[in-house]
Amino acid sequence: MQFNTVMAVDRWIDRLRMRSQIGDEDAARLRELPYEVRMIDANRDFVRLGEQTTHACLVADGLVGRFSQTAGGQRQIVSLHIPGDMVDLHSVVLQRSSSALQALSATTILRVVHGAVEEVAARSPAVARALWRDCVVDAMVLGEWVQNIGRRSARARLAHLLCELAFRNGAIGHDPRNFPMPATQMQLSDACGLTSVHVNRTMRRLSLDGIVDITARHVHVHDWRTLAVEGDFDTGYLHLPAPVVAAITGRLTGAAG
Amino acid sequence: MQFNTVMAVDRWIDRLRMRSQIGDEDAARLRELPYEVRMIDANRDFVRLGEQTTHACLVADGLVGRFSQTAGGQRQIVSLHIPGDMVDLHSVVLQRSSSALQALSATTILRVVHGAVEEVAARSPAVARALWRDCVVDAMVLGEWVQNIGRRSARARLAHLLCELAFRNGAIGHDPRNFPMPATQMQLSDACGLTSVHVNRTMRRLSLDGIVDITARHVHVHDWRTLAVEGDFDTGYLHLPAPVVAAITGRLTGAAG
DNA sequence: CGCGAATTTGATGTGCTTCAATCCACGTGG
DNA sequence: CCACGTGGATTGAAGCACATCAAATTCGCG
Repeated sequence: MQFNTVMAVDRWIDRLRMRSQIGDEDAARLRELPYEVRMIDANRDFVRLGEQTTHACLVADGLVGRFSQTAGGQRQIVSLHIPGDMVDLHSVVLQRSSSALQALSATTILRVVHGAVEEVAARSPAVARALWRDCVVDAMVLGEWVQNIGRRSARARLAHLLCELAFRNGAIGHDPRNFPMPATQMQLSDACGLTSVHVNRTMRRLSLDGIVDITARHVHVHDWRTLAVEGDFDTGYLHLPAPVVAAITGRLTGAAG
Repeated sequence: MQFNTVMAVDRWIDRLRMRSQIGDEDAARLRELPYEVRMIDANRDFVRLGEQTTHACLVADGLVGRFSQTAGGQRQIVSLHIPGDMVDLHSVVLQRSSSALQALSATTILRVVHGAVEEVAARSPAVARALWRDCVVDAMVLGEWVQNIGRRSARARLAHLLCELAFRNGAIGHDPRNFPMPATQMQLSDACGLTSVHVNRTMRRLSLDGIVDITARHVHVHDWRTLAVEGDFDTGYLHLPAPVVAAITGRLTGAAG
């Protein structure tokens, strides 16, 4: 258990270092950031809308959704976060959140006090810049979601989302052809701006067409090339380093069709 | 002309200072940032997808859209920028853009070299933090757009967008009941994930219902309260200071229904 | 074994798209 | 000052992707 949480911190730092130059000393300081472990049941909202936050949340295990709600109570998931993601890094610099957080499966969170992060950032311009940059990458992902929801069919939306998750999971060491996806179809529909019924029918068709399926809370990519084409997917917006992209693409297109 | 561009820089700094504490000296340094004026015709794309950028763009006049395109060529405008906005502040920290920029009307842009901005940020942690924070606010707006496009009807989407623009224009000193909106219905449709035909019909109905209309390239808000309700609008995500919100709301609900 | 949650399926409705004209405002040249 | 061209707004008709409602089935778990 303790091992697991340390691993999450390392994953987070590894990903920061993929995108920004961070010296070993700075990395060590980040690794020593104090945190508080918190286990959260599936389907629990653990940060409410408009709440004043004092901690940032690093996902150690499980899946977290950031969402907001219309007056009519309809949910829209605005971003999805896998282990190694700092869900609300932005809250370090903007405490009042304009969205809420929900655990989509049983999840363990590492809560880091804003002040501690700020302190490391204040000491090192390189760290400050790295954190700023990661916030910007999160924004790029959001932009891609706007495009996905605004201009793609249900089938393409789901395909695109699964492509994104394949790469993000690949970047933290999972098999991009077979990675955890504990969200329900209802939650997927909230992420794609669809209804759960339509997600069901569409996923079913993707599965029958031999492209992807989700079984046993895992995504299984059967035909990467088709999936990427149907999802109109390009890795650029994730801003992963070229060698990482190449390695993951290799695993996705490699042995066994 | 020169007056106009200086005013744009001031508007930008004013907005930064609305959200963050910036000392007078730091503000002066920002005001002295060197730039290059560039006039762009309506409908010109002036930053292409994936381009390596060396400058950030501050809008002095006109309207700019950040967008991306599907393989099929469908556009999705991901953010809209009015005078005083630094369209791609994020590019300071992430040079390779994963979206393109388009002038939606005749526009004048102030191009500021990344290095100059970075230098000011490096000298002052307060400035660095302010810029980071503004990037985060941009991301919050993006999140609201995801929600808007994913979960609201065409009528609500347009109403919400116009509410947002009323506040953003109000914050730079325009009359929030009557502000410039030079975009075509086609461009509005690209921003809302709709077709231009449907935007037309929907705007027409909003106008007939006496809520808002767009004439002579200006938005005219006739019934703010209804507009805000229909658009399911809450100012929170814009992260404007309470007194500014109050002042704009006052002008919107004040004299003449 | 039995309960509740999630998935799956069917039938029906509709908001938005698509395609195709037509209309209108505005700028431009004769 | 009018003819003309062009981009945008407007309107109509028809179709479809997705929503809605409702029920049945399967899965996971105590």
